[in-house]
Amino acid sequence: MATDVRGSTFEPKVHLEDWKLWEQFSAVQTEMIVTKTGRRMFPGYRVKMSGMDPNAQYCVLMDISSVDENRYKFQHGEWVVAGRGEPQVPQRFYLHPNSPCSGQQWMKEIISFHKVKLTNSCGNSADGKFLIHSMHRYQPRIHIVRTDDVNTLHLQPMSTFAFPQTAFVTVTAYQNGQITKLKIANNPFARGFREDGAKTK
Amino acid sequence: MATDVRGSTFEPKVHLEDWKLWEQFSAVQTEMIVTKTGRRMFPGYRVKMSGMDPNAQYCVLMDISSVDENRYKFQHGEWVVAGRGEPQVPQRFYLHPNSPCSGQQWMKEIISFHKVKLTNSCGNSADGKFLIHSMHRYQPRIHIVRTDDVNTLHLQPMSTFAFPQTAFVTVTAYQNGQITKLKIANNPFARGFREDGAKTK
DNA sequence: GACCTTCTCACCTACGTGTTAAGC
DNA sequence: TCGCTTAACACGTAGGTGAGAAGG
Repeated sequence: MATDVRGSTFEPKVHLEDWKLWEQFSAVQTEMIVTKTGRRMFPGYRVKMSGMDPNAQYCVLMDISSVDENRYKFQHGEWVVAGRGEPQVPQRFYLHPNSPCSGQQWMKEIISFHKVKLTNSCGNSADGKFLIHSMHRYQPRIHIVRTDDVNTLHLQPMSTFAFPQTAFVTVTAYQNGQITKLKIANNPFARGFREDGAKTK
Repeated sequence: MATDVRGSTFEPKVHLEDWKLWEQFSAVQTEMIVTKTGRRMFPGYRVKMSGMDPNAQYCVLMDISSVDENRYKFQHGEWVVAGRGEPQVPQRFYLHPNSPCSGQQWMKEIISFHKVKLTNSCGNSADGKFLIHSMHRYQPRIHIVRTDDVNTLHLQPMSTFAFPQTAFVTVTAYQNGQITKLKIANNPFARGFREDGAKTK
């Protein structure tokens, strides 16, 4: 916990945006498509900050960590363990492009990671792409580092936040029809597949 | 000029991309549209770096400076001075989003400012938008600062580069028909106005 | 009227969707 | 056959063009 010059303390907190949507997906076990070229997550990962020192500099990072060491399969309408998964490799961090930036700035606006992509091809890894395995469970995480020095980030203490309702199983094609329905109903880019003429954004 | 630990010297140089295209426009006096919401420049401003210290950190900036204090008009097929222009205000710098970054990284790829926009409305100024007056001459410039500290940029020595063939007159509607033809012939977004079925990108 | 600005429009690029069929 | 992956596709969103009409 950091202390400013006057002695009062700051404890950064992270608030998940669109949590109602995330919970709708989570209730039927969220699936995320992974492709060679990279696929966005939906819902998009967006958060709000509070409790930061307005005058201090922070870096905000994201990563996607393995939930366990299992491989999964979708059988008889549910996800079950299907043997040992791929070895967990420490995931590279994605540094939010606004970093470094003052606490005041971070707290002012929604911090979006919606451009992040999931890929299953080493060759196509680039900034903003997470290399992960299909049929595995993952958990996105947010990290906050109180520093203005991007180069020594790895040496600094880090606060980590994770929201259980954002965990997901990776797939190359949707397994659960309910997930497909939720994606089509809520993702504007999938509007072409809606049966009704819903105009809701 | 900077010196590294072994005593050898580095002198960053900037190379303009698409210079042939820029010169085609320049030959008939380049015009750039300026709008309330902001309009991109075409050709896009792109450069390559060389001569940097691969291991040093640099920031790269862009600005758009007034060429003179005149207002211009297009008369009898050419641009002529039409009285005193608006007072020159020091232009805000646009910090390239990759900043700060190592010389090695900067030199590896083309550095693009194609998303920069020109606006004539104060209200709509935002990051990546330059507020400038219509019917004035301007000159884009590149600045290189050897530092990894974005916060003290203004205190550091700066190397400035400008390419005369990228100077332009601002307009709210094209004045010279030859400019319109060149824009339509070369800008992919204007392909709808090409008479032939040219597929050239 | 002459000159400049603003707005709406059709038409394009670029790319995010799930679908489907083919591949392994 | 079965399970999973890939690539081409139609159909969206999002936004960059100059044209042309309207406004000042």
